[in-house]
Amino acid sequence: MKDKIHELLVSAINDLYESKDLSIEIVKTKSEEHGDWSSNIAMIEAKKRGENPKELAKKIINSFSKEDWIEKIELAGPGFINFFLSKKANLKYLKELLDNKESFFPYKEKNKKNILIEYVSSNPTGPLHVGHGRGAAFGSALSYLLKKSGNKVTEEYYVNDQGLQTKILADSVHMKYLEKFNIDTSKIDSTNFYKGSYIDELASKIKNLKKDTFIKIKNEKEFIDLIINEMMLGIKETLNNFKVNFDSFFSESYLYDKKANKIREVLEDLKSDHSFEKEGALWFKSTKFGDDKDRVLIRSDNQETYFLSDIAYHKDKFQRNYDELINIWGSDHHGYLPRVKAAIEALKLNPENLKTIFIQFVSLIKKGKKISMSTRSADFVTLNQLLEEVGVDAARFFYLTKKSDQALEFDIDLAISQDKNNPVYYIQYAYARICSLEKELKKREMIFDLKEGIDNLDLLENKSELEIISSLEDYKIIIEQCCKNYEVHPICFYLRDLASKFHSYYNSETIINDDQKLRNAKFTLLLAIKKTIKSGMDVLIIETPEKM
RNA sequence: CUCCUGGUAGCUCAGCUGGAUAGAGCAUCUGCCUUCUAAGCAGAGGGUCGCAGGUUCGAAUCCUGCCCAGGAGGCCA
Repeated sequence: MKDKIHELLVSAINDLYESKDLSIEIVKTKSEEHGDWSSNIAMIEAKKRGENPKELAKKIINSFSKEDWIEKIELAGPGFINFFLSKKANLKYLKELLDNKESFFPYKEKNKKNILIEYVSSNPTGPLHVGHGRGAAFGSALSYLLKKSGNKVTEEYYVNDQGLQTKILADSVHMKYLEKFNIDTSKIDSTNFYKGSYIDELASKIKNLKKDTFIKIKNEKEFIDLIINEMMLGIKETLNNFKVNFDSFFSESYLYDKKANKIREVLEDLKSDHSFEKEGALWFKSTKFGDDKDRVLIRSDNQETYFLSDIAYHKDKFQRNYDELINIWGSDHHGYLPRVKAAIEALKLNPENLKTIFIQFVSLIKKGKKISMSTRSADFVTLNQLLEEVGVDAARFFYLTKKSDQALEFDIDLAISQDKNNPVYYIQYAYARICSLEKELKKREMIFDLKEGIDNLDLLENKSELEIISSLEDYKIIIEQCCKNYEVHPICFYLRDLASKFHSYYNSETIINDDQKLRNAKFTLLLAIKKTIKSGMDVLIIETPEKM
């Protein structure tokens, strides 16, 4: 409908004067006094042209051609143009939705892109915790959304299986491993070691698998690979439980691979123009590209920094020919972005093609109190523990319900509750209720005729029905907005709202009645609600059970 | 000290690319189950949109300053 009004406005204005770069905003109105749709174009244009907005609006309205789908057009307030649509026009979207039998999705991107989205990428030095869960939920939902709207999306996890932290992990496990053979480890400096119980469990596992072969480590790489592999198995299992599935896992160590030689390549790229040696280290002159200070690529002890391999990783991503790269990072990395962008520019790649989304912290609330967390001391709640406690659906919904760049307080008690307080259950309940109505219909030996329903949609004319018809079309707007802004939380709010409208409708009147035409029309509306809830929940990757 | 986020109802948050009377949920109070799932519904109260200026027909939304909270500023990752 919006598109049709848009067309109408453009042609009306073009009839009046030559107009360049018209950006017309059309919004659904909040109150019915203002009609169905409204545009402020007259006020915007009047400002540009130094005219009186009301006068201009009047002229625009007068130059509209008569259309049967418009009941009336009004000038209101300081210059709004309000469109009152005929009933038929309001049913247009509904019919589209219902005609589309298979996978219904209301929005398709005009310029389809090939996108690489990288998220989670948690260091394999410990299990995933509740903070990672948020990035995982968001990344997977956003990927689904972008896929559904017509893009090609590859989901990637970058595995930091190289460098200092990895070494510390290996040492941590090795010490525990030695203890299992009653070997004295008191001389080992373990202040920086990882301390969680998973270290001990991993040591036991390795003892079982490999017996005493690693008491004296001959091949450190073999030991590290074994440990990383075990850690990643655990992480993948958790992700899998959480309905997060990656297309690819990219190893940092690949960048150091002698054949691939990605690190050397980047050093060559940067060497002549953009790097210098100081105090025995090799630096990247990132200040040349807007960063606060220059950054070290190779430390004075000859170790490559994480930053260096990250440049190589980004270069590799760019070379894989995607139209767009998306990074989903924890917000504690936001200071890291300028140097990465600097490196990208230095490599003569286009930083515009890299979009970084930051995910804020998560704190857990239980019985009204905050649970404190810190990764190093292993004083954290793992994602597995959270999933066990609240379930996958509730966890995903609560993670996604808030704008991603805003800190999240995750209320465990609310997530567990199974009543209307809990939005997940509330939405799922609406879906299940519709399914239950369909079953009841069959039980009473009545047959649902979709065609008859569609033909009789105009029988639906009470207030809650008209409201639902209108808000079903909102879904399209919400999805479009989410695709544009790379966000998903509006879907959560929308679904709760739609569910609420349905529950209200359900309570206000009996759906199953003896008037066949009306009944089919009502069930057609229910089907539309059902499809919309399903579609939205699919984006969030949350189940819609038929029975609760 | 510098930079980044945020400050909206008692609580948790939407709204922020300027639009018409600022919205949800929770919590509180009052009603509704012999009828399709009460895991539900109907109704009520609750606001100086952190403070002060500015921009304009119009500001929660944009700009400036200040206050408060959290985060970032390694040859860690």
